[in-house]
Amino acid sequence: MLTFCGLDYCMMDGNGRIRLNTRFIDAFLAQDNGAFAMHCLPEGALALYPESTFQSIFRPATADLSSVAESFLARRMLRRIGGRTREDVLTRQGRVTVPPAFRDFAALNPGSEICVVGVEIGVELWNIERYEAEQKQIIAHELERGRLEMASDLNRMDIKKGNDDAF
Amino acid sequence: MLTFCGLDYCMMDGNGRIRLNTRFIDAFLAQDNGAFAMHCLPEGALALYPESTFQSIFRPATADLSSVAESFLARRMLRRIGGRTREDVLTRQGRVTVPPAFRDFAALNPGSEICVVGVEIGVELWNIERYEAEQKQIIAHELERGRLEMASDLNRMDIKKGNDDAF
DNA sequence: CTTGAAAATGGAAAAAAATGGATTATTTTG
DNA sequence: CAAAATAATCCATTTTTTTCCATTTTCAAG
Repeated sequence: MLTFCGLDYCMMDGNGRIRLNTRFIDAFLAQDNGAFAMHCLPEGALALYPESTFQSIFRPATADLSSVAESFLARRMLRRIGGRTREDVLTRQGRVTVPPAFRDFAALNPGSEICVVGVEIGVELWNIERYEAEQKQIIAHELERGRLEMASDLNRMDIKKGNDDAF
Repeated sequence: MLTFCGLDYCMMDGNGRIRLNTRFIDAFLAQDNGAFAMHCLPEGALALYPESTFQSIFRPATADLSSVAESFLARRMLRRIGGRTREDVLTRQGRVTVPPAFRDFAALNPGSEICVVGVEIGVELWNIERYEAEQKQIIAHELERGRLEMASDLNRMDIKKGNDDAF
């Protein structure tokens, strides 16, 4: 079942808030009573996952704390998750406030339109131009993949022919 | 659950003080009644850990006193931790004063904006430019990882061809 | 010691921002 | 076309943030 799916545009109000559409609100309420984690993705967008989904995705990767004192890597790990994630709960009206630092990160400007993309396990908030660029990359990748697949198919014929020649 | 999470900007006043946001204040108060250790990280930022967290992370390293007499390394360890750490308690208004030597260390200039980064077990105070550089490094690493992953996906198509060759 | 200047501290008032609700506008549905 | 549902805007209230000021402390010079 596709819990979070579809794509829609919505307005971010002057205070950096958005209101999710009813399908998404219901999905969040159904899973963790509206508790979710907002996480900055390296792609430059914000992911919203239900609390429990976030835990199962990101928790196993947590470094063990004994190394924090002497390990750059361990600290960076904590920084990566902690500094780029916030937990919150949907308001009664299904609104989500994006904190200023995260707005900057994802280029989500108050008073402008943004993209809300269903990604099966949650939703992503995108700056529209960025989403279009991302979309283009996805398509380019698919096309390249298809091209290679066809080439590989032809190649198989060649090899079969080679084998036939041998007998 | 992420105790210390999120990223925000705040002003350091003319006397080198900052006021933490309410979430962080509550987290510090909850853990050790606001007692914390401020420690200079080699990354060039200041870490604020609740008293007890600091103890459990940094004490074990120097707990072995028997080695102090003859160990250069052990003494250097003590010096490193001791000289770069100060313990303090949040004021009633949730303010933290950064001592001048530590301000210099972390390039936190009185009267300017700084970053407060939640790192799960505590918070870090960063000079904004430094944090952006750090952030960029983390993101660049992740993006490169993503790029390789996508390339490997395309490569799989090529490998199919390679397998065919084998037969 | 005593005194004066500078810095640090704590508190409070003013300004700014965030929050939640309700109203209005828009879209969808029957 | 009307009713319902959804989305966006506005506004009052609360909370947070910042600035300012009075008091205390520290340090140095007389």
